[in-house]
Amino acid sequence: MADKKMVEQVTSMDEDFARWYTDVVKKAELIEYSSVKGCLIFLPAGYALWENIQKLLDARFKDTGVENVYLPMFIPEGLLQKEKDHVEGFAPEAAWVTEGGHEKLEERMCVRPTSETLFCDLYKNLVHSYRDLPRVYNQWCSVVRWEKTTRPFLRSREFLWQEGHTVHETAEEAEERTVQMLNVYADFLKEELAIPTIKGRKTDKEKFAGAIATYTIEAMMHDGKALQSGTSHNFGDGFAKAFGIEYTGRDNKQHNPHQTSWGLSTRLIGALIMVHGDDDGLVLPPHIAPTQVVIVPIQQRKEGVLDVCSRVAEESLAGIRVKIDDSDRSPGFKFAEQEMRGFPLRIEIGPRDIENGECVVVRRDTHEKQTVKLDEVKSFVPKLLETIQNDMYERAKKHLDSSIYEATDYEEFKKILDEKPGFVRAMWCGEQECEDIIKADTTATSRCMPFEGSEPISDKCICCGKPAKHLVIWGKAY
RNA sequence: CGAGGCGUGGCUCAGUUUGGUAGAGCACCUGCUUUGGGAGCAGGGGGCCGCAAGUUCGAAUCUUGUCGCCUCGACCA
Repeated sequence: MADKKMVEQVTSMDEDFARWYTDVVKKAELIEYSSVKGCLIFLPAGYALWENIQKLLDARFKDTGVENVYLPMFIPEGLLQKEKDHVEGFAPEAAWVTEGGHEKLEERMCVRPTSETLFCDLYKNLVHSYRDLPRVYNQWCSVVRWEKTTRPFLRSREFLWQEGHTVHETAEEAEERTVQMLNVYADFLKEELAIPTIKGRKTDKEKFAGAIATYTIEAMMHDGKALQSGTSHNFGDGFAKAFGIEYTGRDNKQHNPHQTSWGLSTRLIGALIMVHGDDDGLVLPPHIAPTQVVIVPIQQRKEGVLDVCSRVAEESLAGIRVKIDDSDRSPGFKFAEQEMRGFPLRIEIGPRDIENGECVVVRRDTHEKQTVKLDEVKSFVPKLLETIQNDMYERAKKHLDSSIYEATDYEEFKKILDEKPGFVRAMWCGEQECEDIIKADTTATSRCMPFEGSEPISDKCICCGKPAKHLVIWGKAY
């Protein structure tokens, strides 16, 4: 018996976090490897997560005036070349189409790694007057980046995302939108995914190719590593100048508009897994879980059992995403499988319960079991789902807060990064050279200069000892 | 792209040293009995041993080439 269980159980987190991750991804049936290297197949359970992310995030976008569009997936080389930093940033991982049918193309085309250039080309045609501004467009699509090493959800050669691209009359408006969308992301992660993040600005080394400023939300995985979970960029008027986007202003003079872009990808599913998961598998926050409650009938062939189950599902749990598992597996098997899949709540209903007018409700996040009267399920379950959602956030927040350290001495800084999983707050002079040295010494990178809690903790750079300019959060990243 | 490791039914692997016509557990299918933490019994199906060339009477096993995957680094959402 014990042996049998061993075969199917996932590697424990503490033993090997990376393997635990791939085990969960596979066993929860989120993805399947495809015969295309570095590209994944999203199975129903995995795709449903993305659909829910899309649905909830898209609604938040629309609340801020975002409109969805769709642009081509091919970018002619000439168009890509227009912004120097941008091309240099993406050239190493571009995939090219060089032939159409049997004929070689006059100009090869890149499969979009991101669509700044196409949006600029579009805005050049759409924007002529200050009255044409702002434009606040977003596209849901997939992009391709020819990555050398890939990991499910975290890094694949093709991935799904959304990319928002906006044009504004003034620099202030662009900055405002950049910050606004970062906040949309942070709130979305907090309220729907129960993932706390740190908001901040990227250093020049880490910022987006072609941006004047990149803002980020950084999340911490269970193993203390960082995952950049969403970014928002302010482009200033650099792209507009490179692409010749001009409008006639209120002053009857020609101006370049100011632009932003912001994106969030399926990598977020990786964050969900690594923030909330445990040794029994996936743990999904109720808001995003495709199935929120699963009902397990006990002795389901006994008359009346399945009837009560359907009644609970249809009447007591109307409006909740609920499933009855009436497959002919043993209850124990179902329990284990559903835990692997991360369903937030399980309700067990058997003859014994029916006789007592009760059922057993089990939380996925804490494994806590409680007996609930059948006629109270209707009010009890929605409340419990909210409790789980909140508890999951609080647990993740506690983990984040308790895994952030401070250092004012370089030896101590290196020691913490070497010995403790998590982030380190330390001062920085502003020179990329110090970032490079720190990376070489510790493999950690600057995650961001946080918006909150940025008060200096020393006046010297942690690395070179010269006058410090910024407080930086450092950490090892995915 | 550098350094290591690995390719044998769906999965985890044994068999490779010493060539002799492919095996286990789990999963799957059928039937009966079961059902409150991965059920039991009986029967059954499934493998060009990653691919290609070579050596040989004979290759999962030896040789060469090739493709792919995993882990760790460098690069990146």
